[in-house]
This record gives sequence, C-alpha cells and structure tokens, in this order.
Amino acid sequence: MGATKTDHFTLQQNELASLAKALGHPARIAILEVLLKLDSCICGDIVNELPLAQPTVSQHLKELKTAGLIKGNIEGNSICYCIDAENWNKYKELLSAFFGQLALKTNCC
Amino acid sequence: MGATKTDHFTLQQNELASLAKALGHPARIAILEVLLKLDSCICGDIVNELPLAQPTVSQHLKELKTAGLIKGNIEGNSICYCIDAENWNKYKELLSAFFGQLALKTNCC
DNA sequence: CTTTATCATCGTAATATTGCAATGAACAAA
DNA sequence: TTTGTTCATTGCAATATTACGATGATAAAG
Repeated sequence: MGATKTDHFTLQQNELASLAKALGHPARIAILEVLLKLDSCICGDIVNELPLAQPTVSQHLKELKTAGLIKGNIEGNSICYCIDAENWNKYKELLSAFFGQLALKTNCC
Repeated sequence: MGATKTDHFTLQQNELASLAKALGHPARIAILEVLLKLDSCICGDIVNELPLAQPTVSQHLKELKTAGLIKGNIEGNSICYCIDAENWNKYKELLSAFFGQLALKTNCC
C-alpha cells in the first residue's frame, strides 16, 4: 500500500485534491508568488529567487504545469513561465465554492 | 533528502502550503464534504461513507484536525467531528486572497 | 465483572515526494 | 566549430505518505 485509492472517489474530489496537492509545497507557493508579482514573465530568474537547486525548481515547475496552474513558452534560449490565467480563475471558483459550503450556524462541537 | 526545506520559506508560504497539503487527498476532501453536508455532527458514520478502513480514516481525521480544519468532541461512547468554522473561514480568506492576486491583464504566454 | 461498540495508536509494507549531482538537449555567441 | 547559457531529464538517496491488520483504551450495555 501507500498508493492513493483514486478510483474510489469522485472526479470532483480527485480534481480538488489534485489542485490542493500541487499547492501543497512552500516552494511551489513561492514560485507562484514570483509569477504573480512580475509584470513580465521571467524565466530562470525563478531559480535565483529560490533557495533550491535548478533541477529541483524545474521539477516543481513541471508539477505546477501538469496541474494547469502555469504555462511555459520557449523564448529564444530561455523559457518564459507565467500563470495560466484561465485555469487560475477556474480553480479560484472551485475553491471558493468548496469553502462556501459551510452553513452559517454555529457548529455543535 | 526528501524532506521539505520548510525553514527556507516564509511563514505565510508554509502556512498556505500546509493547508493545501491537508486538502491534497481525495479521502480528506470526502470527509470534509460529509461534515459540510450534515446538520448534526456524526461520528464514526464517516467510516461507513468512505471506501477505506477505520484506521485509515482515523489517520486522515487526525491530519485534518492538526491542520485546524475540523474539531472533535467526545460524546459518550463515540466522537463527534465537525468543521472548525472559525479556522474554516480564515482559510477561506487566505485562499481567496492568494488567488485574488492575479492581475486582470492578459498574460504574456 | 464481562461483553460489545467506538475510536485511537502501533507496527509495518508499499508507494510517493523531495532534493540534488550529473548529464543531455537546444540555442546563441564567438 | 567551439564555447557558454539555459533549462529538462536521469538516477539515486533520504524522507514522507498512504493503507491496513492487530492491538489498546474507554465507555455503554448486559
């Protein structure tokens, strides 16, 4: 064991969990914050901003890309990463809807 | 290696990542959905709702509790779990603020 | 006191994640 | 062509997560 039983849960549950998992590392939060802050998309400058080696950052970028949170464009020699605005807003709604489910009444505990 | 370099990131980054990590499993999403749906707080009925063994569910509950997303009260023989409304709304704001950072302009990629 | 029910904890196996050195691929500049 | 720059990929070691059987703790029921 050790493998998540993905097929036992609904698509929505897996989708939300998958998004959260991608956000579940401080380095990936930091990467997203860098991309949010900058007007122009930078490339390998992300590596310089983080206390991690280049392969490690590259790996985190890959995960963020797989999750759909960022996009990457080749620009000459270097590569330009930025937030995937469309998915970003979709995920924003998804999380907002999830957290908005709580009824206003005081809980029993 | 294999350990996250928590001390290299800011408190805010770690806090957000920690919350996301707690949400990063379909079983934990499912548990939260059960607790959100029910008026009265149930206890071990959560186990019956999920395709997982009791110790596994108990472990997930512990993680959600540690993250501050749920609370647990002893109620006679059984235990009553429910959403921690105060933290829930705090986290809602936290995520909303994070996702709200995206500027409206079209991205360069 | 004994039994049953409910839930947590322990121990362990399987798998996933994190991190980096080494290497590779692609392109620009000399 | 050779060199340097940029980033991805590979391979590996350390650690974390997931899952569950077995067991323990606690309280209600008999």
